Amino acid sequence: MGRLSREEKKEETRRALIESAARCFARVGFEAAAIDTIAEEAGFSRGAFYSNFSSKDEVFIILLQEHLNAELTTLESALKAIKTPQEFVEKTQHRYRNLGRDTDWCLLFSEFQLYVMRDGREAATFKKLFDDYRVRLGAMIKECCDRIGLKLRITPYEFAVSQLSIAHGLSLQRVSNPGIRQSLASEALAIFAKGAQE
Amino acid sequence: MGRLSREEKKEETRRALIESAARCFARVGFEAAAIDTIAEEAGFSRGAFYSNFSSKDEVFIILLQEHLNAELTTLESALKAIKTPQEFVEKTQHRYRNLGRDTDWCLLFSEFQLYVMRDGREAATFKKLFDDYRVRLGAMIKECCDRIGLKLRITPYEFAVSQLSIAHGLSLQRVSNPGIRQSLASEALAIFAKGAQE
DNA sequence: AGTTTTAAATACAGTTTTGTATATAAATGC
DNA sequence: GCATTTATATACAAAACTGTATTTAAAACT
Repeated sequence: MGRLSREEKKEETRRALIESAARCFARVGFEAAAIDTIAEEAGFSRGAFYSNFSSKDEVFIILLQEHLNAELTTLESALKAIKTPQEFVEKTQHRYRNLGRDTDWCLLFSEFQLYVMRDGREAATFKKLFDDYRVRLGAMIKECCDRIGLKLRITPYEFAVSQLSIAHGLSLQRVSNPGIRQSLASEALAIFAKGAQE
Repeated sequence: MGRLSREEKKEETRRALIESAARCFARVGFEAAAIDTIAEEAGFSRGAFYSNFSSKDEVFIILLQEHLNAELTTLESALKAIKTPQEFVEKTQHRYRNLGRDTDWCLLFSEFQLYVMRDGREAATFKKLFDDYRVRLGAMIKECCDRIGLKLRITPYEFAVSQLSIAHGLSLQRVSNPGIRQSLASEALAIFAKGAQE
């Protein structure tokens, strides 16, 4: 008997496949990533893949969940540290700077929104996940605004949606013009945050 | 001899194909639109398509050019009517409201940015077209700001890029949640325009 | 140890799409 | 009116990928 039980081994390949998928997606995009490639780059065959997942979409959903949760956690602690409306602009800016920096992710995210809208395979799941995320983002922002006594001209949910739009939209544009400075993302977010205050 | 010369007829089918392509793209997206479908919905066969264009990308570029030029023309007249910084916010908002309303186009645009970045077939052409567009947008905005004595905290080019990001990004998000009100686009743009003034 | 179970590999069938090569039929030119 | 050109249609070959069915080999269990 080897060092690892059968179950542990399966979990290990599952993890390897997920991580390989993440790399492939980032490199060539979701739709273009072939299951064969994902499996082979993880050191397995397509058989291993189908034995662990039922489709590429399933893997993406898993990655999506992990990513969104990580983002929420980070943002939560960032918001907790905010004490004044002035800090709100600075910190949100700082927080979303990180979000905007993860270009691969922004692009993937955009791609999957389009994919899901047109194909619809995992559309329902995705919509729910994404909207839960936005709702939770909104709730956090609301809580923070209430605490520090900041009033916004749009709802916290809408504020969150707008911030995401700016971050994702700019990532997309930097694809066709890398000359657009990276720091524009955080500056644009700050401008927006400032403009949104009553 | 028929009513139309051979040349005229060719031009006619060319136009029919372009328009059919526009409809197909809007309906199923650029990549998912099969050349067969485009041709058949125009009442022709794949032969007619390849006799008029060398690839789907070529047709898209044609559509892109037409669309971008139309947008620039509309914006130009909108900007000309602006006399005061206060009007700037209102009118830009109004102008981009139309841009944001054309959801199909926003989605297509986003999709093509991703497509071009990954595949690269017409990448160079696309990048040039799109950046010329942004540059011209920027120039118009600069001219307007100078005229009415408005000072922005970012360059006009960056202002244009940001506005596009908001419009496109929100369209994308409305895909996964149609509950996001349409009017948020123009409101977000106004908030941004306000925040961008020194 | 021998039998059963199962994770993973391999082989296979089917689909979709593209681009080209060939064919057809109508328009043009002599 | 016949030959030529050419716009469009059709037929074909090739590639890429998916999902399933079958096989293999190693664990797990008795």
